Amino acid sequence: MSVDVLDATFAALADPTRRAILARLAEGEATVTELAAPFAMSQPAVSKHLRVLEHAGLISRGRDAQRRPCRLEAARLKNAMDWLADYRGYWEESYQRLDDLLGELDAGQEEAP
Amino acid sequence: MSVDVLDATFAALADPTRRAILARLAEGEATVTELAAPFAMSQPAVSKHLRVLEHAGLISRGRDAQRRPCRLEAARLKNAMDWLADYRGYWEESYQRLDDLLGELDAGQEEAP
DNA sequence: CACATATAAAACCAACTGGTTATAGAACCG
DNA sequence: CGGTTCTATAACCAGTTGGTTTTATATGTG
Repeated sequence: MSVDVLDATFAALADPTRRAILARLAEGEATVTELAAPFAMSQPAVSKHLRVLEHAGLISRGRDAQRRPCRLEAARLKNAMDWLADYRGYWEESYQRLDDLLGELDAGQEEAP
Repeated sequence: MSVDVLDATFAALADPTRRAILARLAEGEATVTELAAPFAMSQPAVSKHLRVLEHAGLISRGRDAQRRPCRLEAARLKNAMDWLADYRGYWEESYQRLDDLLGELDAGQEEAP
């Protein structure tokens, strides 16, 4: 996986407005005005966010008269997830260490009551 | 999960230097100079990256004389992964559509050879 | 104590980000 | 055609980012 793709993906996900847009698009296609409605910001601001998402390959856009319907493109999310999955062992290990500690405390109580 | 935590996590992951630092720390604790060695940048630059990672809760730092050993803190990576996992269905759906298509082609061959 | 090593902090800079307002372009409606 | 709707572009601004060099701080060593 190209470094720049992950860069763009994670950078795009680092903004709550953009994550909210993706969440909305998970429910189906939406136009720019539909996407902009929930936010207390101007339409051009939302268009900029959409451009970031499109550049990151997280959305694609069609054409329906004046409207440019956006749709979620989830493949890049999988790339990000795959990167994170390499670290799964490290947070599971934390639980394991906690388990071990609790196990030791338990054993201690049995041995020296 | 607080919005700002995900913001900081994804923003921290959006830089290749920082992802490389995390990858190095996955192999065990390391000092600042050890972490800085592979990179063609100054020590203060690496210290800044470490500050970003620490602020995002992705690393923690101990004290060993003049050294400040860094260790991976993977819990926040799990948070990011959990967010992404909500979209798993959307990229699997793409495979599903491909499967369906291949299935139809197959069925077509059987019905009309 | 003087010096070396490890790290952080400060000051600076260019580039980028996330927002704004105003304007332009494209497609429909009457 | 003229007006309305939807979206994009441009110009601007303040704040952040990622890097630099220089300097300071903290700790171990001879």
